[in-house]
Amino acid sequence: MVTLKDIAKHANVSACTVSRFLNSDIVVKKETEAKIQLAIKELGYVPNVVAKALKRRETFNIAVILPKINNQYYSEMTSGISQTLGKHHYNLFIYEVDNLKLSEDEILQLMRENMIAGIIFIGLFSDMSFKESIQDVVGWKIPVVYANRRIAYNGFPLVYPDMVQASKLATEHLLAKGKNRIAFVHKHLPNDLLAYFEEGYRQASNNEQGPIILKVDNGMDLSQDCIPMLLERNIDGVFVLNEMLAAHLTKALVKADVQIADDIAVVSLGNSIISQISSPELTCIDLQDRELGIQSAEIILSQIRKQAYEPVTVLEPIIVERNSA
Amino acid sequence: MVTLKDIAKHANVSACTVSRFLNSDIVVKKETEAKIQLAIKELGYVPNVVAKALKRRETFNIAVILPKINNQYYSEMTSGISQTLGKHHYNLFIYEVDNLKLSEDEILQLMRENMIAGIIFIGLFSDMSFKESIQDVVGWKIPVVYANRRIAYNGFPLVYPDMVQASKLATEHLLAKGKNRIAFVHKHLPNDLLAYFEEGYRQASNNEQGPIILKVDNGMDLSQDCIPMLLERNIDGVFVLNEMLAAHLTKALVKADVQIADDIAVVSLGNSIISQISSPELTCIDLQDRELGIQSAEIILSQIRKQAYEPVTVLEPIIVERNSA
DNA sequence: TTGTAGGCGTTATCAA
DNA sequence: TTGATAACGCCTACAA
Repeated sequence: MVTLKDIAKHANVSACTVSRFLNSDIVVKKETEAKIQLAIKELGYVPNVVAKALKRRETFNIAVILPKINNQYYSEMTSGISQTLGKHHYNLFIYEVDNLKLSEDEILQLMRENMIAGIIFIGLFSDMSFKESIQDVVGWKIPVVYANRRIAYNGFPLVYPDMVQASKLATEHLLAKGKNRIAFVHKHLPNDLLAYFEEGYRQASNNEQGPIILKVDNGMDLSQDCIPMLLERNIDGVFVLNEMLAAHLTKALVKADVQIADDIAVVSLGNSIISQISSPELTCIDLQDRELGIQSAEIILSQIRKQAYEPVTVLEPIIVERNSA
Repeated sequence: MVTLKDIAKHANVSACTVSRFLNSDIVVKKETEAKIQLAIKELGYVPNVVAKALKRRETFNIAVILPKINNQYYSEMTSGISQTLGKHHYNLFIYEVDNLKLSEDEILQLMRENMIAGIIFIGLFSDMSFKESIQDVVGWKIPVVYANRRIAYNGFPLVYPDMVQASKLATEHLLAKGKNRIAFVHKHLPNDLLAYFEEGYRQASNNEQGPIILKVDNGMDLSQDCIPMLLERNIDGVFVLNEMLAAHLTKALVKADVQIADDIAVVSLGNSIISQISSPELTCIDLQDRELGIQSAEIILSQIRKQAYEPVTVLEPIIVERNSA
């Protein structure tokens, strides 16, 4: 293996000079510069980032920790992160928690062992703080960003979409289409999150009473259990708080001879391939997954560089009108 | 930062002994073991993997290099890789070529700089060999696996699904459903790949004449240009060589009042969310994406450990019967 | 079973 | 503008 010292010898300079040239820290004489460049080419030198990291006590590695990567939204966010990190020559580690099944402590230890420069958590750890205690007590001030988690600010920067606005957009759209009996359909959504959606509805409708909430339980059959409920209640517009569920519900409605958009309008939450494939294609609220990743990465980089950053970044969703509403 | 030396001092042993204990290389006396464990806990010691890597001249980092991660198939494969690597305590780097836009040389250099233990290429580099020359000349014998690339074996292990078998399964299924006028529909498929599909058709049909091939060009409208062709030719079964295209084609057929399965049966290639969401749900050939990732990772690990491995691994696709055929 | 000493490849601190 | 020297934290002969 060709090392920096070999280059130094071959170019008749000190290792120190070569290092300075490589890091373009301080000015180096043109003449020596040429000698060094020649040596590097002739010997086929490749710098050793590991040795550098040991000495400098920092890596260029960022870890993304998420439940699983084979998921529309997470992989879109991750791609956004990758894009930004790539631009700044940082590397991207992926840790799938569902596969690894490591505890929070073990993950943090892993990050330390590998001298990770920053951690982006995507949609994880519902408890209030990620080992704030450990970070404080042990003095491991490793930069962290929470992406796509709506929790109260607790010292770690947060990046997430504005769910109130998402709900408001959906409701406004349905109202504009003349739909007045609106239901929100969801599946295992925590109450606090649901509250945001209800708030958005109120803001859009000026109706103190919230929307009709329909929770789809696990064993429930959409055609048998859910559609009749919608029909009985004369629902003419639904906002489905999960894209997959929206696709299934739409399918069941079509099967029940309900005219989508005309009889019942459907707006879905999330703009992935799912909404495009459904028939009819789903009008939906785009939560800006990629942008979320990009911003998360930028905040991590700001932290690493000790620059200022927003503690809480709220992304504005946009509505994408297609054929279902 | 607490180092191994600190542990040694605190436990009244030498650094060497601590190192041995940590790597559980050689037996250590129970008594000293206890002392060391205590010291580690008391001081909150975290090993430094970077220093270890420098000394041992090897990391536990595997790189996956792919066009983009926000893609059904690639993210599924990657998740399989992640699963296997996680089990063996290897870390996973992701490099998105579409974002990075690095040349082959630059990627290889990046891998060397970071002392990557192995590289898995997913669906990349159509040319015959990944810098075989460089690997040979410079002596960088870094383990490599090509996943999901059907190229001739050139010294680097290959893992890919059996496309002939995939085509055979699809054709057999269509024939069993009484479909005799079968078309293969594709979009920008290279000729060599197409040849595999034709071969599968022949094997299933005992018909020397291949299937009717319909290529969908970029500007083509399915309803206007494609469906009439199918109808004119009295096609009663199609095998669509791209899942997204299958979804769109199915949608267009439904719109044209063609009875899917009865009038024209549709089999799609690939079993992602797309086939499930389509209506009707698509009968499809599952190419075993996750398994492909798992096997690729295992082969990389075998190479690293200097164990034997299959140079070419061909995965058997399976048919998933749903409602479109 | 344990300890000593040297080095992995790089950079930081001085001094020249 | 450059060089000598000493680390960074760990592992590995070799010796005890």
